[in-house]
Order: sequence, then C-alpha cells, then structure tokens
Amino acid sequence: MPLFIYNTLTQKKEEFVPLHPNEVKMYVCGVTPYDEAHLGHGRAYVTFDIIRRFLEYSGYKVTYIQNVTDIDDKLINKANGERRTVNEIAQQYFDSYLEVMEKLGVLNPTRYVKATEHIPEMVKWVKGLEAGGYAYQIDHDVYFEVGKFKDYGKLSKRKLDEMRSGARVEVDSRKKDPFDFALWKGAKEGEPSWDSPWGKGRPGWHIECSVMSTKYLGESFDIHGGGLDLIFPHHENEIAQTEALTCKPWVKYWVHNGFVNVDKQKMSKSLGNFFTLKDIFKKYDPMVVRFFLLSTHYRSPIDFSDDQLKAAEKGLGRLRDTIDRIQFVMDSIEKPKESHGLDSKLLELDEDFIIALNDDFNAAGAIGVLFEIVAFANKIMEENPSDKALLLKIRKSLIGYMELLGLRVEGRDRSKTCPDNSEEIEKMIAEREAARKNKDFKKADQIRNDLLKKGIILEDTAQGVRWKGIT
RNA sequence: GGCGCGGUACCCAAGCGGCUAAGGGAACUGUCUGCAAAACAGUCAUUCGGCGGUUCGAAUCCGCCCCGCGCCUCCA
Repeated sequence: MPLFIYNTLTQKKEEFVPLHPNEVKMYVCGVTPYDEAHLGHGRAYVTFDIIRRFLEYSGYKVTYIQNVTDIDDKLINKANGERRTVNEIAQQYFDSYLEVMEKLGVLNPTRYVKATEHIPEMVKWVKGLEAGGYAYQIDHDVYFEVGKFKDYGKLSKRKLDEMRSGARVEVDSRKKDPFDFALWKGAKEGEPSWDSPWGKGRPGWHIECSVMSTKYLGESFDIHGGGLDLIFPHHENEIAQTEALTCKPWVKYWVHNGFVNVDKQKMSKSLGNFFTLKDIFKKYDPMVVRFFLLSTHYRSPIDFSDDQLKAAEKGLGRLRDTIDRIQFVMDSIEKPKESHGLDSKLLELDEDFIIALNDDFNAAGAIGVLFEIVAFANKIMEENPSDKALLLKIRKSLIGYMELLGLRVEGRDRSKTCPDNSEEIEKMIAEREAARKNKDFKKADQIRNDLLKKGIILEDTAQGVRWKGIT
C-alpha cells in the first residue's frame, strides 16, 4: 500500500518514494530554547513523531535529525536580562523541552544537533558561498544575495519583485536587496562569538539547518519539516544557500504542520496567547493532549479550548477503558468458544487504520477507526463473550495501534490510580457483594460511596464487579 | 497589495468525483441494575458558506460572491 505525503514544494499529495530504498532521512527544525515549550511546539513535534513512527512501522530505517538553535538574538537578550550566560539559558530550556516531549510521548530523534557545536562547518559554508559569488561582506557581516539564486521563492511561491512592492519591508540600506539575509553576524559588545575570516561573530539563523542537515543526512535527503510559519523566510533561505552551494536538489518532500489557534488566532509568543505544555499538564494527562492534537489532521489549524480537551479526555478514556474491559471479560471466560467467521471484520478495520495513515498521515481518520474497533469489541463481548481468541486479537490490535500513535495505554486506570491499596479495594468490593446478597443495600451503598470518595467507580457487569479510577 | 489555507450537525472532526456523508464530545431514549453509577445500544446533517457551471453523477472539479485565518518581521 503506497504512502502519500503532501509536499509543500509541489502543493500536491505525492506518492512517497525515498531517495534510497528502505531508508528515510528526515530533518525537522527544532526549538530555540529561550523559554518553555508551548502547545504549538507540542503539535509540531507530535506531528513529526507520528511521521517517524509510521515510517518505521512501514519498514523504513529512519534517520531523524533535529536541531537546537542554541545561539541567537532571543537567547542573548534573555541572558543579558537575567545576567546569565546564553549557554545556561539554552541548557535549562532544552532540558525542560526534553522533559515535556518525553511526557507527550515524543520519541527522541536519532540525534539532536546543536548549532554551537558546528560553527567551523558553518564558517566553511559561508566561505564557499562567498567564493561562489552568492555572498557579500559589509563590515563584519556577510549576507546572502537572493537575487543571485534563480529559484528563490520556489517553496513559498513568492516572487522577489512582488514582495519588494509589498508594504512591509525592513530597511537596511547597506544591503543590496531588502531580502538578502545574514549568513554571518559580526559580534557586538558582550555577545558570544567565534573567530572567522570576517572577524569575531556568530552564524545567522538559517545557515545552521543547511550545514547540519547535509552533514548528517547528505547533500540530498527525503523529508524536511517544520511549522507552517517557517516556510518563509527560513526554509526558503535554507534552500537558496544549500542549492547554491551544492548545485543539487536538496530536499525531496517538504512537510509543514498547521498552527494551534486560540480563539481562531495563531498561538504565539508575540501575541502572548500561548499556553505552555507544563501548565497544560497540570490539568490534563499529557496523553490527553497528544490525543487532542492527533484528532485533527496535522495540516489543518486546531483550536485550543478546554471543551475540546475535555472531549479528548473522554475519548481517550473510552479507548483505554475498552482495553481493560476486554481483559476483564477474557479473565472470566471458563470455556472458550470460537465464533467462526467474525475475524474478517477485524481484518477490515485493521486495513482501514493503515489506509488512513498512508493517506498523508491521517491520524484523525485512524482514530476514527479505533473507535470502530471499540464498537466491534463491544459487539463481540455482548454476543460472543466466550470467543477468547477473537477478543485477544481485538485487544492486541487496539493496543498495537494506540502504541503506533504513541498513545500510552496505561493511564489513570486502576493500577495507576491506586497501586498501593488495590487489595483493600478488592476487600471492600467483596464486603459489598456480601451485603448485596443479604439485601443489606444500605451497607452496600455505603461501601460504594466510600469507594467513590477514594476516586473508585464500580461497574456491576454480567461478569461480576469491575472497578476503575475516575478518569 | 502579493501569496497561501479553510468554511461539513449543538461543539470538534474525517471524507477531496460514484457504496448508507466516518468518528469523538454533548443531548435524548433504551438495555443492564435492588436502586444508582458505570458500561453498552439506539436516535441525532435528504445535506456539506452562497449562487452559477462542468459531469450520467459533486461536500469533493471550475468561476464568481460572502465569511474566517495564516505568511509577507522573530515564531512550531
């Protein structure tokens, strides 16, 4: 079954054919660690985590590189403001980023690469661009001359002339063209700097991605990703630098995720309408947040709201609960009895799930299939509760697919909520059962209430009493 | 002004030329129950922003209009 990926470069869904059979090289623009990661970051990295996981599931060997911009203006400003070093700030927030990603179920890339650890390579690149006639020096800065790169604008579908006539263009009279961008910035007082042929300074923002991606993935590779807001100018500039130097097509598939909105507006630092992941996790299980993020296609905008997080909490809870419930029913089976011919329905659903992901990583569609599997499981538990073999398969599918989506199955269920007092709970349930048998409903209800206060919900089912924590 | 994205039920959302317009949440009804709860089941868009067009056939393609958003400056 072929995989289709929407490519920003061609503005079409294309069949995915990697440059080298069975392996995929992907690069995703990472964070500038100068503050806590917010939901928008969460969406981006969950998106590429799903892409990575599904590619691996499909049999590819994936090399996934993500950069860390640990030197830039924002970092310098923050460091100066707090009288700390850039390095301290970067380390602090990068550690925090790793922690929060781990909670969100985002697997580590094959490798995180830091800008400050690749300065000599960047200097070499800037020298190369200068030698090739694509760059010019002004004082201690070096700029890339966009007019020299004929394909400039091919990713963002812009033409230089049209942009120049646009209203908002920063004015720096020293530059030959307003869209020329810095490859190297001469150091100002008190800024971290490195030696270079142009004097002490630091790299411009865009060059790091070109240098590090090609270093680890080669001069041409399969997938480059990032948020929609990076298309221009960041990715456009990256293409210009890289292809100017290597004279080769650089990236085959450009993948961009949509924004997280708040009241229809983009969540962003500058608007101040952002919610950090750390804060959201105080209220919601990180898996709920992941589930929420996955229930909208990665390219569409997603509106952040409490109501939708609550809906996600319910939905994920039902998925996890079903897995528990199937186990509970299986445990009560004394004489397994196979009901023949029902497996084909599960096979069909299995296929639907994979079809969805093959269609531009449609996790939202795939989650829809998960709930159809839940409905099928309920049907079997109702009509053929002794079919252990089939129930086992259904449960395995459900668990496997949730894991493929990076959704941890265990959550605030019985074992998590009360790992220490489950014996006590079982004892109380037995007491209640005895009371019910004696028609001492007052006592039975009392016990039920006591448990509810501890956050335990009882379920009187055909197979006996089942309990779980409040989700 | 240029470029791009989107408008599907009460809310969210998949579907992007043809089987009954997925699925989740809410609501309502029912099953189970000593009663509840939980769980489960059923109901919930003859219709996809509006108007035209193409087609045997359109939510899906084309044109125009209305509305919302994003990028064009750092931003996932």
